[in-house]
Amino acid sequence: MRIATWNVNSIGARLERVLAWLELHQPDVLALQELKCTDAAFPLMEIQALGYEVATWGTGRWNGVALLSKVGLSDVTIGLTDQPEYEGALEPRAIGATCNGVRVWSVYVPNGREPDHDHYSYKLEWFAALQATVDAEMKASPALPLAIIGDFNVAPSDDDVWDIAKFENSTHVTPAERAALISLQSIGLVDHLPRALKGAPYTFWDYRQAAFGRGWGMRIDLVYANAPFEAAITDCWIDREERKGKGASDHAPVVVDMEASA
DNA sequence: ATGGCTAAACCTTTTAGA
Repeated sequence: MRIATWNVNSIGARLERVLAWLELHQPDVLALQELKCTDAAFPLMEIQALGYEVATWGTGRWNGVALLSKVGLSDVTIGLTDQPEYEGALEPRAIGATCNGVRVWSVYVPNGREPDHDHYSYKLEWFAALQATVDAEMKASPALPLAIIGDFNVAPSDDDVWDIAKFENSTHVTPAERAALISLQSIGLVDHLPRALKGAPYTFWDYRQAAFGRGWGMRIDLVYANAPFEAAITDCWIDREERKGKGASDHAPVVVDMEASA
């Protein structure tokens, strides 16, 4: 079974690449982030034509998450329990479903913008809601393989950015953000490190300043797995190739290969 | 061999991304 996550930075702009990637790598489950479209505008027919069931939560210009599966898609959960709002709106940043006996959450954690910004405190509150939601699920079904996959918008360690000196007074590397990840680990989740096919294990390279060509990347798209999920993993890798060329997302897919489950 | 932003909407500027 192959499960992948990919922040596509607009499913509309990325559709041809996504379809080609699905055909090439044949994931059983794909978690998407930053759809940047409404549920009604999601290219459902094109994805279904490749054999996938689809669950989406998108409200328009910003955010948006989805789960695609060709091994079943049940118990779909839209959003987190007691998910915090931002400026009065419940943003589409988390969707969960059970696929072939595996619980998968596709998440797009708030960016935070600046450490003293309201968006930053929102980010930390959002992490707390994510943890509470998943903790309750794991307590209800301890043997069920579960993983949170997606764009966490936090680099877990200094080694997960190309130059930590460039991140003074910026989000993604602050102690409080990293503490949110450590807290997720405290409830039984493991940050499963992907194998870097080439170079550093980054998953994001900014569009600006030719960041990709310079190797200015970050590992912020993460796989947080519980023990049953972790035990089934046989490989985990970053498809850096997908970041290349015209029309790429600024994030690369992260792929998890695992033993087939029930 | 990878390339100096990109995308969507409030659309000729603004907002957000990280």
